[in-house]
Amino acid sequence: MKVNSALDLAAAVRGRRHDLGLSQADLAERAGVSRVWIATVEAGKRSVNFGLVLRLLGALDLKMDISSSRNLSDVFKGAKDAPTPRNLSDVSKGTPVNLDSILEGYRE
Amino acid sequence: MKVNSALDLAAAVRGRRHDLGLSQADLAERAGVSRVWIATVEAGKRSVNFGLVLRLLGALDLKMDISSSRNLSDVFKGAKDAPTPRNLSDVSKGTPVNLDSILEGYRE
DNA sequence: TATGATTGTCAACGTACGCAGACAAGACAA
DNA sequence: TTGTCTTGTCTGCGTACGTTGACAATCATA
Repeated sequence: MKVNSALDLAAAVRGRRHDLGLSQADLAERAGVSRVWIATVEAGKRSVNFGLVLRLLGALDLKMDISSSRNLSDVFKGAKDAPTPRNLSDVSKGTPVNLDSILEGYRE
Repeated sequence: MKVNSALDLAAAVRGRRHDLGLSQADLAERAGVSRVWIATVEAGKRSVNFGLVLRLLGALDLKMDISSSRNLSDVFKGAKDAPTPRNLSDVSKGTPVNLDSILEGYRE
């Protein structure tokens, strides 16, 4: 999930926390932060501590990636003039992809 | 690039800034922050403002993603017992991949 | 040499972050 | 109903963040 704003972070955190069946208090203890701070993050406050966000993501088994903001179209180098596919059904079988670009997102 | 710590953020920022040929002062003006703060981020300080980090990444044409911290091995569902490939040369041609999992990282 | 650009670092200052503790509202089950 | 759990929000408080302005060290170039 792309994070353009603090609201995106909020959605990712709350969604993942619900998936794990955790309360704000549970997550706060896991991550070593206060429950109020969790509520603050989930409310979309922008000026929160970046280091604490990393700890929070770790407690949620989420990872943060930073990469060049290129388009998905870079991955499908074979279909030059085709519109950027957004759904799997838009991609025909056998379409060549740039595997290097894909692997980059998975490196430790 | 996976961001596990503030030092990873520092490396991503400095590397990208150098690629763009920008000075700290240039980048500070672009992102609307102080030059001292840029230097602080590039020094790997953890407790920096998350919202300002997002603005900084925007000024560097970088994007932040948050996703489940799954292994690369999930992508290669066809090679069950094979070790998780780390280099493109480790992946044999024709290996089936989980395209849904790949596309997820590119959604807006 | 001199000059300019870049970067690390410091001091001072206003602001607000994150904390503990508390309270109320809502949901749900016994 | 009562009790428990969850969440949003408020207080006060100590701390440190981010800013401006400045200085020195380094490097490259004229």
